[in-house]
Amino acid sequence: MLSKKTKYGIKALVYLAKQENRAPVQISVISQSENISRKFLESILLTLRKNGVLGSKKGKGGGYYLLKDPKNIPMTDVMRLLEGPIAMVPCVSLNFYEKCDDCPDENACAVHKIMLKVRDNTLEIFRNTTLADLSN
Amino acid sequence: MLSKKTKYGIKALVYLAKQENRAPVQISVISQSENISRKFLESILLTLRKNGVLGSKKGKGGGYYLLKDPKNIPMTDVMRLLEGPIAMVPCVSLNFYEKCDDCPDENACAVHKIMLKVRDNTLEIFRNTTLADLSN
DNA sequence: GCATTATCCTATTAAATCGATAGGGTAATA
DNA sequence: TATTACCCTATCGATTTAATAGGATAATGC
Repeated sequence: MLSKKTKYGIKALVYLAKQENRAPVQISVISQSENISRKFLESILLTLRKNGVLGSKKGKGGGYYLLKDPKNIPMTDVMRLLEGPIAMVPCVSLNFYEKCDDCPDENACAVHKIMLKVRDNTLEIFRNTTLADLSN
Repeated sequence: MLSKKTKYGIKALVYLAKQENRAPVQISVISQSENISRKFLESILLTLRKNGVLGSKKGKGGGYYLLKDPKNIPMTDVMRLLEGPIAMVPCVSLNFYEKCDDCPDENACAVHKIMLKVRDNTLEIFRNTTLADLSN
């Protein structure tokens, strides 16, 4: 299940991508427009800023803005930042790999086999979908 | 993230599918072989039995066994029984649909758009993968 | 300069879910 | 008729999630 954190993050990013200019947008503007808890959204945007997706400006006329062209922001980046692993099981995760306690042999594991397929497929979609694609 | 419930359930089903005959297998045998908590596995197999995937036999020589040919058990069935919705967001779920509180218009929602793609793709994989495929 | 604005940061919390455990009841078999 | 093994309910600790609170800090415009 997708967390609200990720869901809200994507919505906020799309909102920013739809802005004509790159002028900063206040948290409260996005939060009201997208029906997101202001404080919760605040922490999400902070994460995105700390990881180089967003820039911010303090004081009057401040807010958040995209640092890159939406075309250059693949969903893989967003998902990994906010949601964490894309794979459904740690043992098939590229960026968050973990061995299973129970499995003696990963290659013989049926769960591993099917979830690897799912991950490959999902990954492909997220890789080929950019923020620009979602903003149309 | 895939729950251990589903993970264990798949492993148990594969174990049963690998049996040459359809003789009942005791919970404890599967639990030991697959490194699964006996009691936890018990509740999982019970769910699978109540939903027509497994049959059971009480008393000496009893245990669980598959009711259908592994070829006729698609992973969609297993996933929906144990994990619940296949979609990452309720608003794109076929069997567990729910409207989002925040979204005024589903068709205009970016999250909806991308997650629909992911669901279609994942669903296709689960549909085309049977228990028999995982048991080889 | 100074008041205003809006981000920045830490801590807390209520609720839900997950994984596991406990303990006995019931039915079938040999 | 004793044994075996599934059946059923209840509980519990740990973790995660979503949200909230309260103030510190920095930048802007007048």
